[in-house]
Amino acid sequence: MERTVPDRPALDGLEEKWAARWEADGTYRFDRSTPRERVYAIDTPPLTVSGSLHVGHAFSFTHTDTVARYKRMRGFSVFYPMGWDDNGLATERRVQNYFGVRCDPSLAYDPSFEPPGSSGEPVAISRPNFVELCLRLVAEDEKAFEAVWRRIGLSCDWSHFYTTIDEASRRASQRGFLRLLARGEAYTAEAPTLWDVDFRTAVAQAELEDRERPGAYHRLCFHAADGSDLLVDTTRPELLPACVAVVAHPDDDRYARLTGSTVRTPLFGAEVPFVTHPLAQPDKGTGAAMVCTFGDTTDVTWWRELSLPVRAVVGRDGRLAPSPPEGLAPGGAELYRSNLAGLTVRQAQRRVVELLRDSGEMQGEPRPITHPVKFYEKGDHPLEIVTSRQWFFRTIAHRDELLQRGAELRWHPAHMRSRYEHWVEGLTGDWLISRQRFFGVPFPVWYRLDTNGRPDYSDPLLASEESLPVDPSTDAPPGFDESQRGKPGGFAAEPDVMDTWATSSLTPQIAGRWEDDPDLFARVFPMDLRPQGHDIIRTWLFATIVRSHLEFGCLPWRDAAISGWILDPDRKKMSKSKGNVLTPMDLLVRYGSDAVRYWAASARLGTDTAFDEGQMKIGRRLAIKILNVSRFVLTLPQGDEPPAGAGNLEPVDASMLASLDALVAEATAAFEGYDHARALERTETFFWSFCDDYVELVKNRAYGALGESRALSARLALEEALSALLRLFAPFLPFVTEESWSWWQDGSVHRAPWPSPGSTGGDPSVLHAARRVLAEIRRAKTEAGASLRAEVAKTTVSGPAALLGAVEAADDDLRQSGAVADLQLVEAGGDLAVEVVLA
RNA sequence: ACGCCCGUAGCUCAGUUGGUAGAGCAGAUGGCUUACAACCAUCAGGUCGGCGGUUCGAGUCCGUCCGGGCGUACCA
Repeated sequence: MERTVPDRPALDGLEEKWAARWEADGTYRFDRSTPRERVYAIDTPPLTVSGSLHVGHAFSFTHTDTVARYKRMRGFSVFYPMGWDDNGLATERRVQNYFGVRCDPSLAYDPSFEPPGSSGEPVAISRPNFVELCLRLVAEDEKAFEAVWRRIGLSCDWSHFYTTIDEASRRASQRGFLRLLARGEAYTAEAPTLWDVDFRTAVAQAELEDRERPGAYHRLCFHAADGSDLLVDTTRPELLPACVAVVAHPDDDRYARLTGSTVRTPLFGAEVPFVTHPLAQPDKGTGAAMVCTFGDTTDVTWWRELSLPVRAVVGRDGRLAPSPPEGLAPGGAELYRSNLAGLTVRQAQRRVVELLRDSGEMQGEPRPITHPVKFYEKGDHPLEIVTSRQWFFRTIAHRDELLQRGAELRWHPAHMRSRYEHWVEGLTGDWLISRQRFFGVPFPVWYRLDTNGRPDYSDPLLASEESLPVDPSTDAPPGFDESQRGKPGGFAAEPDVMDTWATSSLTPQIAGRWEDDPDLFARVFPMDLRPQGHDIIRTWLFATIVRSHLEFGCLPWRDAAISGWILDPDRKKMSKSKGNVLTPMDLLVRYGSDAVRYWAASARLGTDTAFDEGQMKIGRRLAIKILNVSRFVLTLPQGDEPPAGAGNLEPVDASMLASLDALVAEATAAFEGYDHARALERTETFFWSFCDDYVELVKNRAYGALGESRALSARLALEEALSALLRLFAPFLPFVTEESWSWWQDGSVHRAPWPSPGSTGGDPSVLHAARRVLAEIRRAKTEAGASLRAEVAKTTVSGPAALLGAVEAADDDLRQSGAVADLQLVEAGGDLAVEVVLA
């Protein structure tokens, strides 16, 4: 092949040039005729399209890309789709702010609606209008994401692109739901549920987070039947009207006399049973606790296990219900109506405290504390517990099987398995999948309405699999027509949508086109790799295992590669207010994509990593060095002789190639163990030594200073090493390696075979010894303040025979590179010693 | 409270079954050397968080404590 090497190679413009070429050539296209055993399938994380990309995204996706590129060079057909997770609350919230709207499902669709913009009071719009806006905004965001992914050189196959709201995803999600429902693994139930009062939706255990909040113990006086006071500490006095019992530990002698009796609540005068339960802790507060429906999850346990009634007071809007619950004394009910109805929880707490002070039923003042409170991770107010009808997937019944799946999975790094195990062991209930929201995959479910127009939830009407995806709010169920919607004897749609995890848990099924394309699915599922961050082990990873286990009885993938987080240089979260946030695109433009990838790939899996522009500068330097050394190797004067066989290589050249073989073996083993950072680090170390020592050593010979035959050996070795190094670097620095490869090779380096160790029979100790001597010569010159080109009158190397033999094998190269007039070898005991006399 | 990870040079980190502490950056000094001044060479930086133990020998293995991060649980 004709060589075309630019005079002044540079990084500028490589990204645009090669991204376009790869797209045009289909370099990364998945070959779906490949048999399963030659396919390597990756279950890509569909990023939440929230409108802003973070460097952390570029970080973890680069890790995955290095593996994809490695496997491709190993001859696998790599199935590397790309997707966006656009459905769900993140998008809804962004749409509300961006367009100045809010969704009101009771409104009718307005085909001519145009959003008002973000200023002013939000405009209420119909659900179909709202979904349209979601899709519009998501499309804009996705364009920006794709531009970054292309710029950073992700080798995904854009023809296998999906979003979690697209038609195929909705079909897969609804199909998966119907299959689990048919098998009894999905069910609907009315139950106390953790509830976000701002978003007005149920939330799942996986979406909780604890936050330390100020609170206060209030010591309340309940009244026992014998006229004595019973003191109870609570942090939530506003729930007093919801009190259904007082509980103490069965072994707590202080309260033994009360067990089985009733006590009367302060202010509201409800008669509630005094009960015992082992969860009550004698050392907390007074040892007696009030049970409310519902103040926390322990209340739910007590309520269920002690068969207590429900006296709900907090509504779905986070305010106290307009009417008092059953069971209050008449005066108490009136007190509730005139003082508490309609108040927020905070307002109600203040009012109840005032009332308690007035009635003398609070002992002392509230004692401030801070305590952990459960929040929805995206929410601003503490979660309440309200009773509502929800949909669930069964997980508790499968806990042991799910633990077993976690044990089968190969985790990288291995210790991430314990996070999964802790999560599964700590599950407290089945997986809650329904959300009272708008932009999500709807349940393919309707309910019959009885003659009074009331829905029958016990026997839902289901869509057929052939009809999927359906929207029950606009499609009629089988056997009905639209005119019967909402009419007695007709039907009503299930109003909820599925949580986004209920769909994204199917990414292997979605990307593999489960049931839509059985041939493809059989070639890619179960997949090989799940790459993701450690923060979503309890959500995405867990959920995907649940779905695969319940549907197929197997793991969805064999390996999980868990990336760490990106930290600010000062170990803190980056913040926009500090003005130090750089978008990935800024960095890609400033340092070049290969440089940013170098920084990302330098970090091992599972390790949180400091954002470090210094590393990007080093990566940029490495990329430039690759261009320059390529230019050197490829523009050496070409002789006339035909290529000699490997047996004719000079010992120094064979020695270098032997070390290269060891490097190839090491880098390969590192990649096989999902340790991309080690593969990069070893390759980089070898590369710099190759440039600084080997190239300097043989440079003059390669130019022909010792004759054409010996020059040829150097050139062959240099080219072989360059070829291997470009391929070893290709997974990390795809642009600069492709550029250099294109100067002298056909096809893409990313389709070239991964290097395999040759059999040059070289002795690594030759180059090793020569480097030591060369270093001593350099030191002597530097210490004399002389140029490295300065002449050396005499160099004497002394040492044991074996080492001297190695030096002798490189003696002409040492004379040339060191400008040494006289090189003497003297056998002696001990280690190698070098004496240098400058001219 | 329990579990997991981390603590090595000023900074970022290597250190694979125990065998004389490594690299890059930053710093100092010198050099325009026909691939590369966006370059090169040389130098100087460390009681490997503390204490104890096993061993001929511990950054590495065991125990314990301290500091940091995360996870799970608890939430009256």
